[in-house]
Amino acid sequence: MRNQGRQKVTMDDIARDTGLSTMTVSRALRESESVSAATRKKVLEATQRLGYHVDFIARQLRAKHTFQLGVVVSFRGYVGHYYFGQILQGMQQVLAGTHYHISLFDLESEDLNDPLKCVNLCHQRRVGGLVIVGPGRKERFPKILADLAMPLIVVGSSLGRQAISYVAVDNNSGARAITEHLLGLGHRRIGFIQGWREGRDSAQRERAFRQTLAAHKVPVMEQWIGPGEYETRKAHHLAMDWLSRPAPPTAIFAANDLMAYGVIDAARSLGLRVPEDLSVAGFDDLGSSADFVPALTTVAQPMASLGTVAARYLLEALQTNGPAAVLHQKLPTQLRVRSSTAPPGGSAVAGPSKPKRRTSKRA
Amino acid sequence: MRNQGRQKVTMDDIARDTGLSTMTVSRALRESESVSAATRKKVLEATQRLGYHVDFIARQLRAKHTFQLGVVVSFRGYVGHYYFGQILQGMQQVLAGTHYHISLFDLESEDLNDPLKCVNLCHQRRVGGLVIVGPGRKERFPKILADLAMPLIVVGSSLGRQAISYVAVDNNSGARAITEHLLGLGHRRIGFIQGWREGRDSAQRERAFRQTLAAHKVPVMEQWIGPGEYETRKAHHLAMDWLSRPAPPTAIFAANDLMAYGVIDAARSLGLRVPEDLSVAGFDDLGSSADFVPALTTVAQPMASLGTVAARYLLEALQTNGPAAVLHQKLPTQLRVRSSTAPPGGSAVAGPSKPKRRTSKRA
DNA sequence: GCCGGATTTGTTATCGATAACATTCATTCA
DNA sequence: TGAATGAATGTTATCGATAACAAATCCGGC
Repeated sequence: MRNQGRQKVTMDDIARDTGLSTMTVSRALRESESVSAATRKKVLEATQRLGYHVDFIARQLRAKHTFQLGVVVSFRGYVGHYYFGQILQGMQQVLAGTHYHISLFDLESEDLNDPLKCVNLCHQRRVGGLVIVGPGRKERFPKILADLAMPLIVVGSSLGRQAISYVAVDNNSGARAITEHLLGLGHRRIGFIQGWREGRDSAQRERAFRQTLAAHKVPVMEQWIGPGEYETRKAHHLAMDWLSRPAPPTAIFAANDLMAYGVIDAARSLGLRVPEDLSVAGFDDLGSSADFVPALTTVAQPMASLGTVAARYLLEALQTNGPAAVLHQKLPTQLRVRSSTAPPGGSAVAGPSKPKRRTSKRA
Repeated sequence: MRNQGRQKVTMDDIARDTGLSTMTVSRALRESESVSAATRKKVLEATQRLGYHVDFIARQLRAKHTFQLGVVVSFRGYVGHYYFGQILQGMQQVLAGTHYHISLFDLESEDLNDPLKCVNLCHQRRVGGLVIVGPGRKERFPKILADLAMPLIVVGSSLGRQAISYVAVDNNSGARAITEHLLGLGHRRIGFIQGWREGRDSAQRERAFRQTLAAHKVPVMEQWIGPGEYETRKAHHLAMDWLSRPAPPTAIFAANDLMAYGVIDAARSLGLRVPEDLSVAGFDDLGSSADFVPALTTVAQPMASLGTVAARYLLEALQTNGPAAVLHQKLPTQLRVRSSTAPPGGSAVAGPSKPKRRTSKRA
């Protein structure tokens, strides 16, 4: 029978009911403590009967161990982003079965200019560890984080040689894979559309693109490298320009999928066929990219894995007593070859695009 | 100067430093309490200097007021879903500026078959209020929630006439709008692809579809109503069947966008043009739908608004002392007419599809 | 039958803050 | 002038659990 909801049942009630001391009850309710089997059974029975549940707040105050992990969102609006959800889900998967929970801290909710405040908040709430997602452009964090007394990991952004752990996506290998794929198909006239100037990701992809071309002795066409800001429309505009001039590129690599959509649309509206007349590749593998027509060749970022790695790291660090080892990890990407790329020169290879295994729960 | 991180600074330290009592310090730090201006100033100064921050855990234990809202995710994997992120973001917007934070509870992490456990967890952590997202198919929740001693609101699913608050999307008006749009274009042979059988959403959309046809004296073609389970591939398969028979429908309304993508792809692979030969409409307005080629006519669900309404409701309920008023709210959808729909009979009206204002932060 | 170590249980202090009640002191009005 | 009023501050108990230490019990072996 459940507690009828009015009056709170405490350990003292269980103690009184069973004739034991509060301490013994406390011990019986924790796995690791030693009480006789009979006592534990008696306590658990009373617990059920009276509808008792441990009060985490009280427990935490005394035990100094909270079962919360703080997730700090440092991008404005990133909470609603597809990627963030994936990261969160990855974390949840690891946390399932443990007693840990996620507490969200959005820099947008706090003073946006003062990440220090946010970190303090985590302290106040005594989260056991911290995941910082995408610490943004300005490198204000490291100094603050450096002497924080809790395990911490940065997700999605490598902080260089700092003594701070991070797990990020390997932009380098992903962009190289795409570029090599295009080169392998026979393309030599390849354009690149950049993302945000301020972020590192786009720059890393561009560098890998350039290096791969160089490694294959293919000249980099500077006139076909331009800014798209990760926006469909800007990429569309840029592609319209490139493709309407004489001797246009035969392939375009966009720094994200949304921009690739824009390029494809531009090609279509100029009467070009994709992939026969123009190959287009993206970066991200958005949920919709497999279902796009034509299905987009792109690079999948292991977003959920970022979450699982981060969560595992924190759990492990929390179990260790001493300071946790610093983790610097870059996760590999996966090339997804679909039907938006083909050899140049109209000799299409890909058949009619087929929907892939993309599915979604809930409408 | 910040606390160097080793030893925790408590109120007693501030009291000792200022020569006041701990209680006075406590009062000085809370806006609503009465202390002299001089005292407050002195306390705040010491607070800064010593690097003190209120310990929320301790405060909560005594004050019995936690600044946390629990968000319960009742769908497996819904944490990573686009919609969930939108809801979360909507909540965050409201919570910005308040002291409230979000704590995530994933039914997947707990015993999936026992939502009771999850609710208990919220109790244990003493969240101030609860948002339950998508309580799933089985109506196990209401009984448990009925005599919960905290404000609570269900998001995304109407619980009928229960005394439990909810905010949901008005599937009815959305589906009617789409149907009327298609009818208005002149379509009379319209198919409908269903989503999950178990959920209410798809059934509501289907009912509105049927009722709208009836209201316009257009016969419902039962052979063009079939199951798609919200999956691109299944819808693709179904559409292939319908479209390859003689006298196929001239328009198809899919219960979500992903299925609409599948239908469009099926049409293409049969050599049909969209929208000239077949009009296709979806439901959801996924981020990618505006950028899809052709841009998808669909219905936008105000997901973020679900979050803001829910958060506002809880905040208000927490300020009221008595029991909160029950809120039953259905939010209107918005019809987004794009280029995947046109009058039947090959007389295309839509021009070349243009990329829309869709943009995305971060790649 | 008695001793020493292991096991189980009990007692007291404490985590860090706030509620409830008590006290001080200045101000005001009959 | 003295009592009443009220603002500012102090004292003590407490929220609900656990750590640290203390006491009681059990057990086999000589």
